[in-house]
Amino acid sequence: MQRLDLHFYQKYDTLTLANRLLGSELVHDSPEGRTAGIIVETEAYLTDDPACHAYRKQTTRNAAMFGPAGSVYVYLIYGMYHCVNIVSAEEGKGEAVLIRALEPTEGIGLMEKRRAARKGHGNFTIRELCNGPAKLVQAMGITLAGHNGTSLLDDASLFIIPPKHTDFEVVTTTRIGITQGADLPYRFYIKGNRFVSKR
DNA sequence: TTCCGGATTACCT
DNA sequence: GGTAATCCGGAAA
Repeated sequence: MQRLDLHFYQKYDTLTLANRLLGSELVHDSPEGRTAGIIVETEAYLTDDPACHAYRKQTTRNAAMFGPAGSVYVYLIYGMYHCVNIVSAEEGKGEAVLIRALEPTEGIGLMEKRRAARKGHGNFTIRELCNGPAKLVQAMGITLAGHNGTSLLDDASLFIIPPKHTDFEVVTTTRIGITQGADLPYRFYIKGNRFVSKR
């Protein structure tokens, strides 16, 4: 099973990459087992975009965004959740694609276990496992300490494989949960997919 | 040094 | 539909 390589991540500008990642599959091989899901919703964050964490300058927190394409950027949000991004564009530019939702394909039981461990109850529908950026980070077992600044390439345990199907339509809208740059059409999702976080 | 608000989620009404 | 939970970076002073 081939994974997306450096050439792929370097080939497209950030907005195009955010589109190209739709339909591909995010896979994590952890000691507990494999979890995987099809990427159904993304958002692009550009270097000249005030909503982007790299908009001002490089800091310890956002340093991974300035790494080479195909790197992973994980950050803490609202003091309690984490989100995951795929770094894009040239090294040093500070652009990335936020993964906002997955359609679970492998390791559903493990996903349920991880999500329940972080929250009070234990009953999740499959739809609730990965239909939000912080939810999928929990379900996939992605962590700040373990994955921020790492690569999706070579033999990394976290990686992406190409789409098996591309027979879907993409909806383009404004991004969720931001105030600055709120009018920019930088959010993309698979039309009609029930695992998307919001309509 | 202090203060504010955020690329969110879950739970309550 | 409204809001608490909960930490940190950046702006203000």
